[in-house]
Amino acid sequence: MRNEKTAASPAEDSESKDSRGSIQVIDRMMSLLDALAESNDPPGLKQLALDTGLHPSTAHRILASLCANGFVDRTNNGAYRLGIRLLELGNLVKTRISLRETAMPSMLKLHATTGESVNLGMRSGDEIVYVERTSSGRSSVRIVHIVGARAPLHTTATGKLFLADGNADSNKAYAERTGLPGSTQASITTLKALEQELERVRRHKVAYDMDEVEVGVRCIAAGIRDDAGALVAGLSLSTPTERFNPDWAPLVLETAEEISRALGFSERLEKRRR
Amino acid sequence: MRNEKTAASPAEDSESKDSRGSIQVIDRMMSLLDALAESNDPPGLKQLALDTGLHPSTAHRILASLCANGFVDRTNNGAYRLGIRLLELGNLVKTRISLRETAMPSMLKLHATTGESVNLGMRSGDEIVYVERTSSGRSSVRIVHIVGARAPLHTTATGKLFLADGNADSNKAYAERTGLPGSTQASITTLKALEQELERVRRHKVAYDMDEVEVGVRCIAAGIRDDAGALVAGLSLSTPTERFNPDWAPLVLETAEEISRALGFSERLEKRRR
DNA sequence: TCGATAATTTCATATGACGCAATGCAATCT
DNA sequence: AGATTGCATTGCGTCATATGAAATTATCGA
Repeated sequence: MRNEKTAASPAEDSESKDSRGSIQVIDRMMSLLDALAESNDPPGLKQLALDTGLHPSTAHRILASLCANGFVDRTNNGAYRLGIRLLELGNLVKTRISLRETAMPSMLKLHATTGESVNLGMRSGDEIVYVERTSSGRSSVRIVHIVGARAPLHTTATGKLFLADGNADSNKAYAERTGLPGSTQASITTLKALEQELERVRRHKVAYDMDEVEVGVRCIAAGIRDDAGALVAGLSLSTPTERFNPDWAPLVLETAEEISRALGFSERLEKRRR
Repeated sequence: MRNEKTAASPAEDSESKDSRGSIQVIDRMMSLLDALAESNDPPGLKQLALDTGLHPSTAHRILASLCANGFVDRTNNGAYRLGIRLLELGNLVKTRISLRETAMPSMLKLHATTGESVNLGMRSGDEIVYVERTSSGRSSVRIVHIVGARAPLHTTATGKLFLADGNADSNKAYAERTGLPGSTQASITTLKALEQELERVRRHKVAYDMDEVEVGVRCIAAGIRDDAGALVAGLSLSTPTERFNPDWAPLVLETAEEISRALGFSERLEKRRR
């Protein structure tokens, strides 16, 4: 139920914006852009005014300003939609986004709460390359993963994320290409077992390495996606086996998602991409 | 005639925005975003206020609003830069951009002024595929290019654009792969001649087909680039040889650039991409 | 430690954004 | 066709609100 303007009580029920310090016009503009972002087909002025709770006159004037600046387009029907200036500025933002720098703050946070080593790995051919790592001086345990180190996809937690992102064909090809070499007793070395494992990964959105790379080291990893929705890296928490704690999985996942968002990944957009 | 003091036109100097109808706050916001977009490294408040001519206090409040909405980020130094919300919205815009639909208005305009057939071609492997065409009923001449038709790269104007976009190696490979078959006397059939021609294309940003596909038909083509700067299509004007007029080349180029801009291509960003 | 510069907050004020209402403008119905 | 409805647009008086100067606080160099 959409309420008409009822004496314009300052604190409206819907979407209470914290008007403290923020400029009203800009907040209103933002709500219009939000409404445009959410609607799947170009809405008219009336619809937008309804969605945002703004007076049609106000909405019209703000939209006119946005149109004049290319933030909003009008279809030949007169309906409104987001304009290309946004694409332009968005691409500008993209050029300055660096995965490592973006990920670092979140990685440090995760490291601080867990006390364990946190790694950032990217796929390079049939291997994972570790490109960043939070090291704490007090960590007494030797960690296998150092920056620049490489490891196979099918034995590492991060690597499994990338395999899980592929399809059965590409994984079969990977298996044939590499022969699925194992480095410990726990390593997965058959295609069948690998596919089962990957299905688990897809379901939980989290991958594990249970002493599969090196005995005594376990990992929990979650995927990081960029603004285009592509899997660009894996965030992994690696611990000595005796301190391994599966309860950290949600935290790892959450942190990975936080980094994804910082890279411009958007759940909302992802759904629309299909 | 509102201003009486005609001694020295006071408000004409810097970037006269047409404040008619546009909301001031939004215009100021836009000038801040513009300033952010142009500066290569994150400026502070003072610098931004200077660049935009805004009062520091005003700039600060607007920027605070933009930060609250993710349009602007602050570095750990406190400097300002464009925020990821712009990436998000930009990607949203991207999903709705269709090359054909975007190109049509400009193509029709070009067709209207020239009276000649206008084609939109994309590369598909080693061929050009024509995906759109403006047809005028009164056009009495048979045009070879119909929608869906295919033609080799090295004989068509649009195809040359794509080849010119590649490097010597890829072109050599193309030549070896295809053997550079010719369809008329005018067709280029040697790698050396092709490279010379491509160099001309690179210089002029316009490619020609002088009876090279079919005797009696000539084309002028210019490239269309998307927001990522990639060459995605070629716009070509095709005429019977007797009506061929090289003076149309600038118009074709201009139209192609217009379409590129509509796709989100930005000269400014392009320079920064290096 | 103290200056100096920049960032932020405060506050009275007039600017300019607001909402109402009247006018266009088109499409649908009778 | 004329009437009617629904939406977009435009003037205009009013007052909320964004503004700019100044004061306060943070930040940085020496």
